[in-house]
Amino acid sequence: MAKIQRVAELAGVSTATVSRALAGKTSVSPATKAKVEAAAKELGYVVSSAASSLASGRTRNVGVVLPYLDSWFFMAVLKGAQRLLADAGYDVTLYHLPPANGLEEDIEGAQRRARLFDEFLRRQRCDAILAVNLELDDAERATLGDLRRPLVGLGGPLPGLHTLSLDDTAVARCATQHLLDLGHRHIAHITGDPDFERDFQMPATRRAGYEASLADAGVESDPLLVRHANFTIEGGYAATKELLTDPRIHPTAIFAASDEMAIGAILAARDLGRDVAGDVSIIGVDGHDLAEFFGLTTIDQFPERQGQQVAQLVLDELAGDGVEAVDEALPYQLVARRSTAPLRQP
Amino acid sequence: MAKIQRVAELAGVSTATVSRALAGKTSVSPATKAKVEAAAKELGYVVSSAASSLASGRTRNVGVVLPYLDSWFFMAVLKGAQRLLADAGYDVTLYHLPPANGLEEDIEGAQRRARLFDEFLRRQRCDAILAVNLELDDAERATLGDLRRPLVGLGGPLPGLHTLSLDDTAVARCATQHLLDLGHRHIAHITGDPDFERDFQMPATRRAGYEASLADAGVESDPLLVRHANFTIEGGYAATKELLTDPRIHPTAIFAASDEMAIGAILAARDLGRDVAGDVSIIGVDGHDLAEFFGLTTIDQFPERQGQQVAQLVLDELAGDGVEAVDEALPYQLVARRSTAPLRQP
DNA sequence: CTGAAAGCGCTAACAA
DNA sequence: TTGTTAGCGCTTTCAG
Repeated sequence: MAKIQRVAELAGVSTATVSRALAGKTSVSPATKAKVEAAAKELGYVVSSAASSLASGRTRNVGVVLPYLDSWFFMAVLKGAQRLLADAGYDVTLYHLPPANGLEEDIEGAQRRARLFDEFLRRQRCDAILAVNLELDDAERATLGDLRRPLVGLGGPLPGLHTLSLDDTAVARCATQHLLDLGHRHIAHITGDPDFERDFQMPATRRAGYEASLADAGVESDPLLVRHANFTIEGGYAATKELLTDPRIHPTAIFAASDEMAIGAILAARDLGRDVAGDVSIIGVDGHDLAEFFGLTTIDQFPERQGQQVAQLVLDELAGDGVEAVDEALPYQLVARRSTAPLRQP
Repeated sequence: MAKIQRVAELAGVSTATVSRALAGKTSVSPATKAKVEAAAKELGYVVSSAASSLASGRTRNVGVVLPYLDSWFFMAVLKGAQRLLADAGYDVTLYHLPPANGLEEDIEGAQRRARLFDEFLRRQRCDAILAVNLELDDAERATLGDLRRPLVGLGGPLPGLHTLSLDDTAVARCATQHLLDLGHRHIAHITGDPDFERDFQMPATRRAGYEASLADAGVESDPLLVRHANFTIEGGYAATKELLTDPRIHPTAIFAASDEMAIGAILAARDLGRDVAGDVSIIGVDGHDLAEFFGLTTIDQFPERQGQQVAQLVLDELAGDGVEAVDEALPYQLVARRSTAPLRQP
């Protein structure tokens, strides 16, 4: 662990010059810069992050806050973000913040959450925070504001921070319209679990888009066609079994609010002996790795690219291109595969 | 961002005492400690990680190096490790190190890898490194040694570091024996892709366990019964379609080296109209979240618990319980479900 | 048990 | 363009 002093001696310059040369500052002559770089390389010198941070106030580290570490979607986002940040020389420190479930019993979860805001995020280890699908209460919002660091969000809008988000209403409309265009009128919807996502807007927004789209098409909506699941394959499977066996309803198409639930729906339909697409069309949202494998029609939201985009936003803000707090819309795209087909005429 | 000086003033003590009190050192009177804590709380004081690190040499941060960010298994490990470390007050900095694929073309990947070892891991941001399924060349090994920090591995053995690993031979024997015990004699195996995992021992080890188990039972092994896939559902699906349609062989059971491949196998068998368990028994390895859903018999290796265990090992080493570099065996357990059954008598 | 003071290794004014 | 110097905020001897 050579220090800057030794590099300076070897290069025959002052430590200040070494610091400047290695930081890529302009005010160093090419010759000096080369000498310094050679010396640093020879000694295997790498700047100490703690010393550099303390002196400069910059850490070269970005905190990424995620609600789930075991979900395909968030890992895709993380992968995209981490790669872009690493290429820019930033480390990524990972914080796991499960959504507050509001249960009295979950004191451990509440303590972890409080500690994240009171301690971990406040010890100035990060130059910026990248928060994915964060839901904040007022105190938490205040804490983050006190940090006086760039805060960027994916999946917002979050008041006061610059966010990138998907227009969930439009996405749901797009999915529903695809089914309507195929002639379906009895369209079911699998959404989130209201008990588990009290402050999480996305499921409700997608459901609203679904209902608005039906209304626009003059199709009456039926509460029996809407089922709740928990964004997992198992959840989608169970909900679909209910939908397809309830004698009161006869859905010919299902719009699931996520690809994992849609995959569960495909498996349930198969298990019931229904022909996917032939008997029941199924569409999801996300652009899951397995969508192609299951022939699943989906609204792709390019999660890994979202991670890259939001990481780029972080870098922009750190570079001082201080954009004001706005909410930008992310792209999405219908990808039609084998799980949806025109309504079979009776 | 109050500093220690203000806390000292408010508490009426010196900064040294504040530091000691907040670090939980013994040599502080209870009364003083209470005063300091009250002052810190009132001011919302949190120690600056950079200043503390520089002065003490400890960062309260652990680096976790993972080969894949989009695989269920590694995320389960990460989740377990991150939770334990966070509860101990440590931040987790995430490094993504895809396995070296040895392709000449992949210069970007090689550069990222080199930069991780030459720059990211050397700037002293971490008190310890936790490496999962790492394969190192000699230079990389030397770099890590130079760090003079605890290095702990999951999935080894890695020469020179303390590792926790699964006995892959025993696991494969256990899976194969389960099928043998059920009366199966034509047992196929789905393993990794040799081109893609040149230095990755696990698939070959599991295959060796499979073959040893067959040999012990006096069952002749047939190269046609071994297929290569890439540890994904799609890969397991394709391999199984081959296995079940090749007229030269008639497997009645399949041992897949991972649950994801085993799930692909189940789906392939279904698509071919075969009855899982009835016509073909299928067993995997991992203990995947979805194993229960698919009724998959598996050798559970408790990945999330592995993450916790290896994190605990890191904490032990940081606490100075410097165990020497050894390789400890991790527990595993056969979980029998609906995907395996006794051989149907012809 | 507590305080004074000397750094930890680097960066950023300010001078030259 | 380069060197000098004064910190960055904290921890840790060493005294007391």
